[in-house]
Amino acid sequence: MKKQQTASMEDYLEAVAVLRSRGKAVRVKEIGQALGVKMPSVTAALRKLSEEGLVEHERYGRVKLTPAGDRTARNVFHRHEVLRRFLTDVLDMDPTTAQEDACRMEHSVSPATLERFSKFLAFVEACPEDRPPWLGNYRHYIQYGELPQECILRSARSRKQR
Amino acid sequence: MKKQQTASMEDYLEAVAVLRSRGKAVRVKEIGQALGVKMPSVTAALRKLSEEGLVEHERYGRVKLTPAGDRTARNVFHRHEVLRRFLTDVLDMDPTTAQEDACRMEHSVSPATLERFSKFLAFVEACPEDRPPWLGNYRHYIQYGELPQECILRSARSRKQR
DNA sequence: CTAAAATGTTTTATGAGTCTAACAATCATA
DNA sequence: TATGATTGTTAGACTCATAAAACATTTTAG
Repeated sequence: MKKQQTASMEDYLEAVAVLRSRGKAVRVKEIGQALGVKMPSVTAALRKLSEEGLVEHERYGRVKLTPAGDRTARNVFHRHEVLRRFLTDVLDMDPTTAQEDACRMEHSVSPATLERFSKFLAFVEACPEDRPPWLGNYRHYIQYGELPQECILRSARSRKQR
Repeated sequence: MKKQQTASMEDYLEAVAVLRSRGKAVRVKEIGQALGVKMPSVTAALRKLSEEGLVEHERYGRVKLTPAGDRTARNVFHRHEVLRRFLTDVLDMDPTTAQEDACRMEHSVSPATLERFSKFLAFVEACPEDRPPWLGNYRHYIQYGELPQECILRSARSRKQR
């Protein structure tokens, strides 16, 4: 049922969601600025997304996501955030590069791989970095969906220490 | 001087290099099969790459990379391999998905980020996974370009043990 | 309230990448 | 070596994404 979107259309949906979440009324010009494209490109994209039932856009008016559009946008944003945080928190990239790379990578990573990035991140955050069987524990977590016993104890301990 | 290539043109160059490395004479049909496109698309791509001095392709003949084309192809392939190995060796993805994802990610990862993926991989391989200050050591490696003393000793030791 | 500024849309064009259909060259073998 | 099979090319069309220019609407300030 849900037609799969192109990278470009996903970017438009994500931009609308992000602008929306910043409180402002979403306008064609702002979307264009956010994505580095001119207004006619935005109008064209909104027309297409509108036909697909992902946005509501009355001529000269404001832009809104439909429930379906919002689901897609959240999904894209989630991919973006997992990748951005992996780049900053694990690879220790600078925030600007991480943001830009995540913006491109979010369209080229399969769901299965995204899931792994996400789990890696969760693992890093749950298991302090001086834990001994590091990568082995990560593999355990991937395979069984549960953190190894030691990591759980560890996390509890460090939380108490504060 | 070097014109920056599109994802698509990079794929063609990479495909030529890979087919070449498998020993066979490189033909239009094989390139098409490798990339999942029809022959006319290959011909068009080769014409363009030819004009840019990256491949040599005489009508109805074989395809060869020029030195410049070979450099570009190697670069793309290197990106591909770093990402593929990261996906398999670190995230523990299955080889098929890793291959496919690397194929798309290789066009969306900046040089700076690729460098980090590469270093992460090298670090994982040099420092056995039960090393204590895991991520901390990785950060040290990134920052100073050298493996921490402990990792070096560790690697030497495990090599001897065999 | 009206004129100028800002914003948005339509029209038309471009470029990249792909495909199908029709044509051309090469090759392989009977 | 002639001919059918294979491989390659050209021509023409399509999609997707974009932008410039011209036009339309809305907002804002005097």
